[in-house]
Amino acid sequence: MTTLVWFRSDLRLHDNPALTYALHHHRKVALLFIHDVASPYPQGSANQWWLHHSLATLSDNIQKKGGELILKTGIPQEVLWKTAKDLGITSIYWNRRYTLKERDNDATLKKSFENSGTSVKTFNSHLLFEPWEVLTKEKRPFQIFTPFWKHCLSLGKHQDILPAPKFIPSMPYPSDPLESFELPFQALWAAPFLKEWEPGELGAIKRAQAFFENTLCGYKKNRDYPAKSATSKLSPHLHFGEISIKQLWQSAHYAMQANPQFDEDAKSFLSELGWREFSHHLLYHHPDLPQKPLRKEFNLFRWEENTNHLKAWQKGMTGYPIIDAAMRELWQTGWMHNRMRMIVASFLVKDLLIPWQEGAKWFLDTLLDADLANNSASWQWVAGCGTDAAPYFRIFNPVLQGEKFDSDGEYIRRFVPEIGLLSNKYIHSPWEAPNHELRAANITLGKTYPLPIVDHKKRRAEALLRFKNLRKDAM
DNA sequence: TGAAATGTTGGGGCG
DNA sequence: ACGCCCCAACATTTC
Repeated sequence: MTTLVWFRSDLRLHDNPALTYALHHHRKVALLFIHDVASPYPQGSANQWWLHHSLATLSDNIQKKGGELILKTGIPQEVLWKTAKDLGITSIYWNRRYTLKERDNDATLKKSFENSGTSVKTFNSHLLFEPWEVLTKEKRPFQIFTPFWKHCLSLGKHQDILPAPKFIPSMPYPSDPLESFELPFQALWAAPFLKEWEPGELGAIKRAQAFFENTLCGYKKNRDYPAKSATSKLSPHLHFGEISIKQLWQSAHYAMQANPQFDEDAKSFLSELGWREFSHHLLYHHPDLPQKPLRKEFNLFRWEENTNHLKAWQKGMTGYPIIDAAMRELWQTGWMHNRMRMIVASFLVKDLLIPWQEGAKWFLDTLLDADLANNSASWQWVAGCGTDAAPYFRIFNPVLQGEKFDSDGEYIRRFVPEIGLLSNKYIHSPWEAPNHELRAANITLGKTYPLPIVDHKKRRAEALLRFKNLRKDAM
């Protein structure tokens, strides 16, 4: 009578329903993680780096409690069957995943195990609400965020958070060394990451505590300024399930109750959790969200193919300081401030007229928090082709956004040091600086820092024209 | 979770 | 004192 718990994107011991259920009902419990070499959703490089460290800490934590994490490489169903056979498994538990292919695979697995007499139970660890539970009066999925989130808030689930187990039994079984996964944990590009990030459950809990203690106060206002460290930075931890989303929901509600002064800030944070929830529900109901625009008329859009522009955007060499600072922040730290994501995305889609899928691809590869649901939904939002999306005419002006949200240029100077000596007046638009100031700042435009690769005013007009034609064609 | 274009108002300079 | 013009400053509309 041995039980198997299959870890996936729930790399934590606290509030882990599959794990807790297994330990509560069985004495012999084996814990397994499978490195899925043929995953239908291959992970980006930054994600892989994080996964390595997250697994290392999870494995340590399990050992400290007496057990061990079995690591295996292969195709999940094959590894599961073999492990189940070897260990004489009579029940398997896992926490649910929500993409179409994973659901299909899980359903097939569940059926075949059940047919062979193995009991299978699945749990929700990743979302506040199941996608099939949040529906309109007509029993249809919500299309628009605000009514979606209002509905979620009215459901107001407050279930108890499951404490981490005190003891985990040992269940010896040959495990692959973590290094055999060949995740790029020692990659040069990742060298600076450990300064900013602590992958794993403990790092996640510390980050959450620090957020509620120090950052929640003023969150609503401060979160827009990229030079401040005023966001939660919980996204990678959430992606890998190192912190419980229900825990965060509860903490935010406690903060509100404890201090009415935090009401607006906590609500603002909760609504960010709401966007995550909404994105996951969207992906559940629209499996081709990562590839295809939800608004079908966008299939006709006339995009540009310009490798040079795409590369300039990726490397932070567009000549627009706020764009370049943000893209370099992403490359150097594996993360980008939320408002900056909107600005650079708007620039790619509406100034460079490059397909949003290209941007989505780059983000999936470089973001430590890369998440198929959040990423796809957000890019569709910016491109204007989502169900609830920014209207096509909402085009960010990179200079104005810089002046508004990085008025003293602190963020730009941090990531684009070669123009750091410019005065605040020209830090957002170096091409407008008089020659003597450029000389004094050691800048030769086109040489030490690029001239703008496109003229925002012209490209804005061009984008509006194309989007307007699109509407006309669609009618 | 925009920005530009266009419209309106009101104070001050000036003949 | 009056009308006229200019143009911020703000409001509204449009993309």
